[in-house]
Amino acid sequence: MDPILKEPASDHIASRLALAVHEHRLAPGTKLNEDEVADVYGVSRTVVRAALQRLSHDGLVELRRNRGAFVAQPSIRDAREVFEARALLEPRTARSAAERVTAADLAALNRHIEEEHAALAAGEGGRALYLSGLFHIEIARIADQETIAAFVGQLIARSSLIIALYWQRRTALCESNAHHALLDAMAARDGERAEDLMRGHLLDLLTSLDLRNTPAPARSLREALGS
Amino acid sequence: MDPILKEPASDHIASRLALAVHEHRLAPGTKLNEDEVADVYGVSRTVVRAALQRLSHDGLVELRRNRGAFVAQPSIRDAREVFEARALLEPRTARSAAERVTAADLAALNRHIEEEHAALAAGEGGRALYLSGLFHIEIARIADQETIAAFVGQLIARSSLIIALYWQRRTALCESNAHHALLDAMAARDGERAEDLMRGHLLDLLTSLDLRNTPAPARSLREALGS
DNA sequence: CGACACAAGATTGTATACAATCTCGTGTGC
DNA sequence: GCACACGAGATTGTATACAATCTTGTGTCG
Repeated sequence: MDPILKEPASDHIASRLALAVHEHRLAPGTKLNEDEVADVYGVSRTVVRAALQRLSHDGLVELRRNRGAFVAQPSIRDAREVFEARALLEPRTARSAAERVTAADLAALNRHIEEEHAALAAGEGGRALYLSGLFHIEIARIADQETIAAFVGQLIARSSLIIALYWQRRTALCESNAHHALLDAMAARDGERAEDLMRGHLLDLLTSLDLRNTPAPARSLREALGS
Repeated sequence: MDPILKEPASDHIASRLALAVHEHRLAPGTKLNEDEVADVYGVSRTVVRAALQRLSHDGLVELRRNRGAFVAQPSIRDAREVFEARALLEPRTARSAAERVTAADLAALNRHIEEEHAALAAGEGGRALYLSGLFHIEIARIADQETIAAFVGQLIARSSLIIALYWQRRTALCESNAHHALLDAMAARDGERAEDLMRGHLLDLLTSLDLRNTPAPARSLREALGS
């Protein structure tokens, strides 16, 4: 892919796999056979193992000793925990971001939202979801908090899995509006409004999930599909 | 070490190295040669690499392509970011913990504080610091938030490095008192007080650091000492 | 005398081979 | 007919070997 800019190789594969999960091309519970993945990407098991280990640390993959790697299946409890963490981190960070956002940042966020719209319009729901996650990470970056941005990144990744498992289709395109409102608040440098909007946005997301009694979808079937 | 309870091997080494960093036996900037570490623990480079990769993800180790692994040297900026993240996560979590703490939890925390005192009295400052970090993680666990506990764990690890780099010796044993006050608030199920105490505790920690103009300590010298 | 170029040594990145463990189908006994 | 035990196949865990890259010391040129 990038023959000139040498990239860490295992990171490349980790990104590819992560993207597949984000775009819901890899379903939760899918088994990730090392030989298979190695063959697909034309590398050895060594780098695949490194990539899987990294994804495991991000919560995207569950590693079971002598059993292999599976795309994680967050439990209802996990889902609540993830959104609890996001509720602690993101609203305040959105406030900071609004207080120090630059014109260039605003332009970038604007482009981002447009891409999101385009993907949604093109029926690429998976890609739209992925971009929607990136939006949240961008905000943490604008707040100049790389550490928090990294955490938000992990939480977004798990949120993607959670949405794949527990999303109830009722409400369709809540994202775009919420993100647009956030952008407005940031453009006005209104930190307090940005914080409130983010809090509400996360709450909307959480309540749009069906976390009552979902027994994790049949694994074996999904495994069969995945292989 | 544990011949009966089979543990993941690379995790074991990661823990050993992490402990060494926590207890300030491995100084920031120290180079971690793969062959050397492999020889010390009597395993192959394969598991050492896995361990180093994990530690890198936790922010304890910096991995530079074709250069090797070094114990991380958080910058002043990193230090501020870490404490910013802790300020967002820990106070609210302390409140939750206080609201749902059980008698068994309180007893465990009490024992923990006693160990901390004992280590401090025995002149084992490193171990005391390590236990002090564990205390914070325990609180997140009591709040029943494994996800947040994992984040706090990463932040504690980096905090240990930050303290090693930027701690100014003025104030000596602030920890014990602060933790004791927190325990009291939790025993009284006073969530609001626990939250305030934690916020103050973190602020104390941050202000006890000298984050003005420290140019990261000479790396080359430490490398020489480390090898 | 200083600076640059080059080569030998050392270190990391990757692939392959072997060992340990698990899965699952088959067979036997009850 | 059902349950349990066993073994072949498959998969992961670990070690070793080789390739690519960097470091460092030496030598030569300006």
